[in-house]
Amino acid sequence: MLEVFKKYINDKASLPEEDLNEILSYAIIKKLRRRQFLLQEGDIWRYNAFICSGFVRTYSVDDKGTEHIMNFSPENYWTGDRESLTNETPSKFNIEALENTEILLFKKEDFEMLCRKISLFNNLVNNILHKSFLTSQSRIHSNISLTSEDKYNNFVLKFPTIANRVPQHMIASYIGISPETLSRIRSQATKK
Amino acid sequence: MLEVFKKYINDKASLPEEDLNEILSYAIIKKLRRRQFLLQEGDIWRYNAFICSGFVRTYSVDDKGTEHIMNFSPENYWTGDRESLTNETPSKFNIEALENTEILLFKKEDFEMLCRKISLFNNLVNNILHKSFLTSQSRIHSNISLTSEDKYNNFVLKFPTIANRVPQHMIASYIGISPETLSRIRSQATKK
DNA sequence: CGATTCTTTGAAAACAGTCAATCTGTGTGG
DNA sequence: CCACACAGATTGACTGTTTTCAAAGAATCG
Repeated sequence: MLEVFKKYINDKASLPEEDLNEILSYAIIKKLRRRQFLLQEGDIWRYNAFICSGFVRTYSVDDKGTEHIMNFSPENYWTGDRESLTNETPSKFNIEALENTEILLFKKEDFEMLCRKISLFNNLVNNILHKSFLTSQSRIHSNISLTSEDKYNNFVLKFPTIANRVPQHMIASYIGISPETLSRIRSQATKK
Repeated sequence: MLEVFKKYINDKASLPEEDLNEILSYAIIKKLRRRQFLLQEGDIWRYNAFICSGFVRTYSVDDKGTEHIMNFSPENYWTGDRESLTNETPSKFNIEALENTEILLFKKEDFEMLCRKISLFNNLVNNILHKSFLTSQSRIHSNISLTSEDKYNNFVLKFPTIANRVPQHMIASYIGISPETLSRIRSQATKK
């Protein structure tokens, strides 16, 4: 399980073994079974979380009870609520395991200390942030400029493995349309 | 004009005067009149750009000729196309001055060198990235979860100064609805 | 197998987009 | 200073898309 994280880091940067081990010494191992929660609405999120295996979703629930999926995080991705972490405010989101999931948690203070101490790690972390930002921008662009059908096609194109791993109504929620609409879009599309 | 930048940096970090001056020594001053472009679709974006005064918008144009506004950047904000800058690929976006605008440009290489050399500056830059990320996330959340009316109200609430500075049809474009729909939403709302 | 979750389908209503015309306000040049 | 041009906003009529609610059909899991 720690091996997954080691491999991930080694693929991204050439960190000295001892730095890697120091980082790992702060990792808290957390295992979730399907449908368990890593974070629940109203709680303050205090970690950086790396998914070693499994699959997690981040979503909010509005006052009508409708869920809105902000993110899917499979193995080798990070998850959490940056806003709650930064401002130490109650989270608006829930993070739920969609499969049995193994996670490494790093406490905020430990993580910041490691960033300050190990500058290669700091760079790596900022690179991830940079990539996440590009991903959000691209999602915003598709939100404001595409038709529902194109939003769906674009999602499948960009995240084929996720598209195969989650129920269709969750894709609908992620792209911001109702499950019925997505079902109809798909049945229309196959008629061609 | 350089004063604006100095003030901005001093508000965010306590950089030694000499570091600040070194940074400034790489700044390229650019002035745009209203309707002039900082970047045009198809060109590769090679800078980091700080707006000292004025106001700029980033938008794409789809195949129907409809514009989609990705961003508004007033004074004391950064602008550019991170994707084009990072990957050195032609930009999908246009950046146009909505008012006469004064900008400081930093070449990619210079900027990266300054980040490497001046670690406080690096931290500052990463903080800005972090904030931009939070802003995007919040925009995505409103894109996928709000009604058109609430998207508009939310925009005005979050960016009151921008809402007062741009024509209404640009707000419509930013939130992803047609100008006519926004007009109708507003007239409905005042009837209460 | 039975229970639950997921997907599909139908019909009606709400919502949003399109196109074209008109109205409003602003600023520029004669 | 006025008239005109221009950009922006509004409105109407129409069309198309999406949501909603309800019910039924498939698929999956324990």
